[in-house]
Amino acid sequence: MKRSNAPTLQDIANEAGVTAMTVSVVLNGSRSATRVSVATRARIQEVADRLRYRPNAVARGLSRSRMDTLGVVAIIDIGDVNLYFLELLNGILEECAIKGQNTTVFAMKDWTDENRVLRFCDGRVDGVIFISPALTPSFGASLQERTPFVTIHSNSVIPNTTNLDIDNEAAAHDMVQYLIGQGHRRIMHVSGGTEAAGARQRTDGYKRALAEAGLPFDEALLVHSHYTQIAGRDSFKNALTERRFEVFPTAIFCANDAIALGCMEVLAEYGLNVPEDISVAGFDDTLLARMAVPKLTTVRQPFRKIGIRAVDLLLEHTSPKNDAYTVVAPQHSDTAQSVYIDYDLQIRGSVSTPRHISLSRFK
Amino acid sequence: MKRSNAPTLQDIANEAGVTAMTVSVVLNGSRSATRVSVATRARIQEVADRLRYRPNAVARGLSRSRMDTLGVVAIIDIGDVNLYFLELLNGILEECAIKGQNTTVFAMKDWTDENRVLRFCDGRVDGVIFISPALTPSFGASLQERTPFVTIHSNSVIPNTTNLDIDNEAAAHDMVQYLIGQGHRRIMHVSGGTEAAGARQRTDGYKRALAEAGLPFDEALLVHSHYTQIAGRDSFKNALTERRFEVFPTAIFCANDAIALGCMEVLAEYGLNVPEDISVAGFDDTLLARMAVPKLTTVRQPFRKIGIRAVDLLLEHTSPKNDAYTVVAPQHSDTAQSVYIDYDLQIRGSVSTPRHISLSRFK
DNA sequence: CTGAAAGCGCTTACAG
DNA sequence: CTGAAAGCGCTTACAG
Repeated sequence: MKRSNAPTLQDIANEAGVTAMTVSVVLNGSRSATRVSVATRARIQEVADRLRYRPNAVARGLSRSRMDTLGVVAIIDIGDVNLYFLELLNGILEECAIKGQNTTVFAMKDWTDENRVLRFCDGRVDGVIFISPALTPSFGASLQERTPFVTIHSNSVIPNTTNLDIDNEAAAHDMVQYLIGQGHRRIMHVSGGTEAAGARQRTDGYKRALAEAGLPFDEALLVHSHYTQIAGRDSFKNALTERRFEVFPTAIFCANDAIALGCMEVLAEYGLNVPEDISVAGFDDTLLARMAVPKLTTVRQPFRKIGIRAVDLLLEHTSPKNDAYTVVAPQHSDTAQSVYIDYDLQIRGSVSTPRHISLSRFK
Repeated sequence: MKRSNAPTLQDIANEAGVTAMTVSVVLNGSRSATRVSVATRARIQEVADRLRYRPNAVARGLSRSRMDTLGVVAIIDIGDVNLYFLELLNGILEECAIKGQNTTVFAMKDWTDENRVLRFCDGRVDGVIFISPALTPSFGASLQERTPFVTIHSNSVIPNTTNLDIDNEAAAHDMVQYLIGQGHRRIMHVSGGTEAAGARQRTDGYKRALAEAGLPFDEALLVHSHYTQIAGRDSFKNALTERRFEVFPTAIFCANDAIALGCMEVLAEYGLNVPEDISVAGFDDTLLARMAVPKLTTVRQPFRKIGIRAVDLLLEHTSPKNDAYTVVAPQHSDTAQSVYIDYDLQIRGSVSTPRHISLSRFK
């Protein structure tokens, strides 16, 4: 059943008095069309232009088993503006466009719905980029039989898989070291929780920096939260009211910018000024950090660059020779291969040297 | 050439000792599979599970000429965080997921590359949503022969096409009326330029509100800019330095939130406080408005809802009966049909009653 | 209840 | 230089 008024190869072929194959070679052929005479080529081209022929990507995809499209799978928080996702997506879209790839986005509610994930890997994408996934290693393994993929900020180690990240431990360490260098001795850490791998690593970096400086790790200064402004605000507030500090921290190292903003809300409530009364450092350098008042000292993750690299790496794994399902295992090892992207510290107004704070208002 | 290790209908059929058609009916059939005996069905299901069969979406798409995916085409400003796009996309992704559709995003640099637009409409998407497009009517018409589409915030009128928007003129009018109600008489308008249709409509609304209140329209109080923070900042600053105001405005109505933030930067430079010295109102209610200090009084556009509605409307135009290319013309008229989504004013801290400002610092 | 056949619109060996 | 044929993995009438 011909179901569309869109002209097909066959239509062109009929008009031009050649075979569909010849038209295919001339119009869409990867191999040069030199095998076809100039005259025939011109005639075919003329007909194609007149009929406004456009190859059908689906038919082409079926026969080449390659759709020239990459999938992006991420948790999209309904009701939350996910700047992290947006900035990553920008990089991905940009690079996909350059590489002639389309980009299909799949929104998940959470990572437990493995069937939903599998449904994406149904031939319509040549590979997929998972953003902050929490995939079980066994599921990851079975996924590999279906489609090549790379992960960004993965929360689990999946053998034979490439993960893109920054060195969270080192970055957190550097930031805390910087705070110590500014004279801070009591540094609170509001973490991103104990689930997310990156959050744990940031906490590790915090601890290492303290240890290296000979500062004791004080359990009371570690607050576990989640990567959102609301969670940061609430966790921090609870900590302040429940842990009746003898000596108040002079700085807070937050596991991301959103948490930092949440803490700043609470500090404002208490009438504490940043950074005069207390310093605050974030992590990520999203738009939030630049919008904050004062601007946030933070660890910059180059999201756009990470997105670009993810596309490039995935494209390497995506076989050029018609086999969308064969995973090209990274040469390096038989375990997860983490590719570290460079990060740097953005020193801005939210951190200064410490000063003593009266604790009376918390008693 | 069988190019993949992924099992096909044929593989299942062989193992189960039936025909591929039967498997198709049982596993993927739209018509109920009651035509197949319970025993056969069970056997097929068992084999499919064991082999982890997943239908190939591309093959299915080719034969049904429907990919169950919608395209989103937008300008993605490299280097700019486009909150407007993100919030719209969130709504689109959400609704697509609910309706069982995939979402493919196409990033454009600008709207002049019509060929690039056409390349998206190559059968891989069943319809497309254009975000803030500037398409010529003639191109729009030829596009309709290829694929159903709807537009959001379109900058041109394309016959027989559905456009989603808020009533920009009315919304701007309402906001300016509110400012007047607060006692403002000299209200500056920093517009989004004269190109974008929405920006022109907002300017119209501004003028109407003035006229209705019997206030003169003062050319010196109209500043044309663009929809970005930087443009807003620069345009406003130039206006201040070049137009040596006799009487300074007491309020600024900005064509969007980003412009408002730009203006607030300049005001801060001059040491003017918002809203004590001068009131500022925005438009859109993106994250920017809520992050601003003070929080921005603005017109709220329900972006998520607009995205959802766009998907629903497009799906109506996307024929259920296998004809992805036939455009179902809206019944209503032979011209563009604008669907207006409700808006409302968000009254926050950036607007108060006016007070006299000393102009000495600008002389 | 189940099957044989044609078709979706392309591409890719294989011939000549 | 050009063509006839088979195939990609599904679905959809049409039969029986």
